[in-house]
Amino acid sequence: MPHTRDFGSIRSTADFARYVGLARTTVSRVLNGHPGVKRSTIERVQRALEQTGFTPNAFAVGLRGKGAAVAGICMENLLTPPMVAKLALLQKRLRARGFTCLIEVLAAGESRKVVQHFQAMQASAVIFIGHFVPAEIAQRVAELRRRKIAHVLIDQANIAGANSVSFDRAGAMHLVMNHLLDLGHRSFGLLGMDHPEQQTRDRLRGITEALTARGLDPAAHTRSLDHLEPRDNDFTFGRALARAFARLEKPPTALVGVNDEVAIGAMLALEEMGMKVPDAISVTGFNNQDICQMTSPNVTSVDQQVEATIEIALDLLEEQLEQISDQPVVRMIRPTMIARQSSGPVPRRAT
Amino acid sequence: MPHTRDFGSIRSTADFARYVGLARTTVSRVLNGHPGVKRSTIERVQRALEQTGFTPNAFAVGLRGKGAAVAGICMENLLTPPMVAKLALLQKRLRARGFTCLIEVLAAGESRKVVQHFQAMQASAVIFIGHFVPAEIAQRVAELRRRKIAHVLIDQANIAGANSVSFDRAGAMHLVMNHLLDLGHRSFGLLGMDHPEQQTRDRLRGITEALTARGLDPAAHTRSLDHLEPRDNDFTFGRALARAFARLEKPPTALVGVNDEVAIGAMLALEEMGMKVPDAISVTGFNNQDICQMTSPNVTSVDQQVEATIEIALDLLEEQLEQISDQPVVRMIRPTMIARQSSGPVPRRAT
DNA sequence: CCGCACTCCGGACACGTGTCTGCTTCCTTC
DNA sequence: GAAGGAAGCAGACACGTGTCCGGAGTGCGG
Repeated sequence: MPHTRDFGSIRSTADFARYVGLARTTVSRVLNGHPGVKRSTIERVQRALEQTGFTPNAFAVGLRGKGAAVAGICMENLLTPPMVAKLALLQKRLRARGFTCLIEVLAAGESRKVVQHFQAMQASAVIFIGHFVPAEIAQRVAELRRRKIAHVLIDQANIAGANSVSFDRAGAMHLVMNHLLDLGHRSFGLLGMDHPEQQTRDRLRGITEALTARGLDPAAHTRSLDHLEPRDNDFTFGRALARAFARLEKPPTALVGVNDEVAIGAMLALEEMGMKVPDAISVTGFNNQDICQMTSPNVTSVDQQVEATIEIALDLLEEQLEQISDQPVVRMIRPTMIARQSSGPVPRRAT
Repeated sequence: MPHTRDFGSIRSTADFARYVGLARTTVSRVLNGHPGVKRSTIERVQRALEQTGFTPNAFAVGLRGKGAAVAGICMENLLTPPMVAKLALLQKRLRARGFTCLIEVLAAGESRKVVQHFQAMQASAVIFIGHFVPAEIAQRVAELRRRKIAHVLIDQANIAGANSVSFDRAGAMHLVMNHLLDLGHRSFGLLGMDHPEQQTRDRLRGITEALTARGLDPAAHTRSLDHLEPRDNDFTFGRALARAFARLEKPPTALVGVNDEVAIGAMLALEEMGMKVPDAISVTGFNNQDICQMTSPNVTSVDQQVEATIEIALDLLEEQLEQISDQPVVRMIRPTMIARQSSGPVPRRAT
């Protein structure tokens, strides 16, 4: 009895076949669903499979070339909810399509090693989620192209030769600015928009475009105090910026946040200083995270459309798996704005 | 020139060796750092390695038994920040120790398939993070023991035979209750504590223990309205519960939340109804997520000690990798409470 | 010129699997 | 009892790698 429970010694189909009392080839036929095996034999194998929990060595199967398809996922980080949501959804969908996912969180400079690891695991697709060092990522893309491995960049456009699907951040800021302009606002404080990262610059471009489209000079109607405050935690950063804006002689009537965290930090600071949102001043966020609904007032924000993004990324991958194209494919996701309580009409007293 | 760039045809060390102009065995020596190779030859190989980006097939290496160690991580979900934080930290630490991590998010009933996959990948350790169906997880643990694969359960104790490290939720509620009792509170509304999951029952046990330790009858001093409201989104759930409590003839003076979301939902509902927190009523959360600091007033909560948890889990794994023990190891993490603005002295008018 | 150390080559094996082929065994059917 | 088909067996090969081994080539010192 104790000995029959020691299944640790079964380390190969040969061992397992011995245990069942069949030839290795016959067991292999059953495992791979080949015809020409008696029903009773199939059941015998399956029973033994159930008892021992034996599983063929994935390395040997993969070596033979018949293994499960592998996809590598590179993450910038796991710090923000939208980031995690994209990962979770992507992994779920890929698994449904028979992919095994390798997930790695990268620091700058590690991409080469990680992609080589994916390559060693015979990955047929590599997905990058988030923003990486452009020169580095461009090189990875070039390498993947040379090796004819499918790739998609999520949330990072403007990489030469890369297939990408990314959110139209400039267009999103058009929506936010038009919303605020329609409410009568003309002076805007920008929270965290002064950052060299491409994703932020896209937002800033959207802001200036929206203003000039209405004949307003961005320089005259916007103001940024980012350089005056340290940015370690976005929440406290927004808090400090809002304080600084409120202390100005002529504070802006609307604060436009680069993300939800700075917006919420700003709202709290304003409330502490006795300035009602949105009666005295409006605030907008970006990303439409769950917290936007958990504050009082809740936060006007922009939805990233995670599901649509992932679906399109999967389409791109599928196309490449069929036939790889030299022409990079770039897709943009159309943004949606959710107007909530934190944005309201411009107060009377202001211009 | 175009031909020299087609490195896609190099699919094995043999191909690569041909490209460099060396024997396969010599290249292999270089790749594995063996002695007896001239410095100039080593450099030649490394240059070619740089150019082509060639990497040995991980399946073949793994088949030979010399591959990187593999660890499988089973996640309950990726929905809450503490959950993601644990995953991120664990993966980072494991990678530093030379492990390749396989990460899977499980639905109920999938554990068998996933663990078999890990086994097929020759995983030497499997980590479960979160709460799973007890009977199912117990069976997985038993199987892993039989196969002499190391395992650790994070956040789920009380599984027979399992090694686990989990947060002392009962002890955490002692801290919260003593904090509120010291502030003079005697009537408590429980938010979301009426749930069959073990993690929640532990919390509830802590509450009743803390009360009886002070000679108070839990039945007389606590009240739950969970059964009256649907629970889909914790935030709106907390909101609805707080409304219901506030409408009672004698509302409790403190609301004790099962997590931060319900606490924050409750706080917003109270504010909407004109009840100041904590002047009119106190509210506490659980998990100490970042949002706790992003609300006004910010939220008294309990810290899960993610880092300590992960470090201990790694210790447990390391012990098992050296020598596997029949005796299950169970570790508890001592909780810490962070008192913030949402909890204050009991109002005068109340008993 | 010989011997020796140092490099490198080419061949061989093992790892565990899927699959092909030829062969044996057994059962069914007439 | 013979024919024939179905089922299973045994052997072989390939996949790509790490490693061991004997042998060949080169350069150096004596």
